[in-house]
Amino acid sequence: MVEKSIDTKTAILTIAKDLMRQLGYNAFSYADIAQQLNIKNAAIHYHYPAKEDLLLGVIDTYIEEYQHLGKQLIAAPISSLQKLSLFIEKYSVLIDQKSICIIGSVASDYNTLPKSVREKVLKLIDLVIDMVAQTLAEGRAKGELTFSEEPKTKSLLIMTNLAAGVQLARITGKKDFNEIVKALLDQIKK
Amino acid sequence: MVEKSIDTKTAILTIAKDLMRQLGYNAFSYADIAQQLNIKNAAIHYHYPAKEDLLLGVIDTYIEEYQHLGKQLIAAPISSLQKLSLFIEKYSVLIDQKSICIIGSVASDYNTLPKSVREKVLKLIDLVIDMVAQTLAEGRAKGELTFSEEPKTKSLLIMTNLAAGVQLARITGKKDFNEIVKALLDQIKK
DNA sequence: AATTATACTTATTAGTAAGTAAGTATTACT
DNA sequence: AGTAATACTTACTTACTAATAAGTATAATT
Repeated sequence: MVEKSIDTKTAILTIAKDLMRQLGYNAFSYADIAQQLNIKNAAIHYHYPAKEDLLLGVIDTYIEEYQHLGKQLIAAPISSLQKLSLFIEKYSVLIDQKSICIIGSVASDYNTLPKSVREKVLKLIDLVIDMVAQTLAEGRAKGELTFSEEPKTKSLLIMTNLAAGVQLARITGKKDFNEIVKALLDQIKK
Repeated sequence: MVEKSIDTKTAILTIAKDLMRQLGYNAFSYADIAQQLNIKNAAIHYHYPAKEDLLLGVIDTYIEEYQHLGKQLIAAPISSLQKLSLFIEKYSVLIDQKSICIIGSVASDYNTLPKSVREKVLKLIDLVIDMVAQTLAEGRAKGELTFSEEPKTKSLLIMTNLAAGVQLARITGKKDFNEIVKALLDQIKK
């Protein structure tokens, strides 16, 4: 059953991704995944020997996803504001899933994570911050966006608004997140 | 030994506060606290029967702290910008302790927390957001600060910058946090 | 002086965590 | 046809986890 095993491996990763964002690294277990897939704990260990490997796999999918998105955005025939809105929408969706973003999840558990994971997370964060910074720089160059800070600084400001925004929304509701998004779009629009 | 027991109870709370911000709710154990205080696990259960009670105690100290700070700020003969800087400094200090803010910590673990804690956290968040919003409104009224958003919205923007800023700093270093703080002070200064 | 409350320790329990070793069925390779 | 690799399951271990019950020493109360 070679084919089924490949499905299982990606299915494990998909569920691990959700659990990471919903519960965090220390709050989900192999049993949670096994239950959802109707397999045994040990089957997960076959594909991902240690929990560390599982988390590395999860981070890898995000790195690939954002590398892909970055390339798509460069070529896309849409305004910089639309590109940014696309990115923001990714965060908005999380709230309905009672999830936070993977970076926030990893940051909260950071002191309990193995070194290998920490290094890979750094790579992911740089990737995302640079992608937003580039979109901002491009938008300002084209006269579509306006802001006084350096693109990377503005990227940090927006990223922290979004990351903590979804965390806050978990507790106080989506209204606060929507307010944040509206305000930051108003800031750079024009 | 009545006196010593009171010390123990507050000492437990102090260590629990640190562990919450450093590791999160699910990553620290009664054993971690017992070890640091040279007492037994069961001694902690004597003062805080369940982990839920311990977390409720931690949140309570923050509610008291911020209620106290709020009253102090109203009477303080300093500028609104200085009041805000005082608040920001509280976040800056966390980074050197490899900690994140309690709200971010609780938000990340939110889906695993008992209902009683969730309700108390909501109270804490409202308290902090309102405090910052009031300081902002007062500052603008006095002509010390400038911003175009509603005070509460601007409070949300600044709070999310700070909360996610310390989380980011944990991974990428304090430089990013300092950049965020500089940028948001530049925005409202004047 | 006797009783009771406080603040613990010792000892234990039931449950859950990650991880492993060995066995099994299926598929691919030679 | 025989061997080896793949993808598991079964069964188990070790190491915690929060939580509890029962015992003990000290201090406060009556």
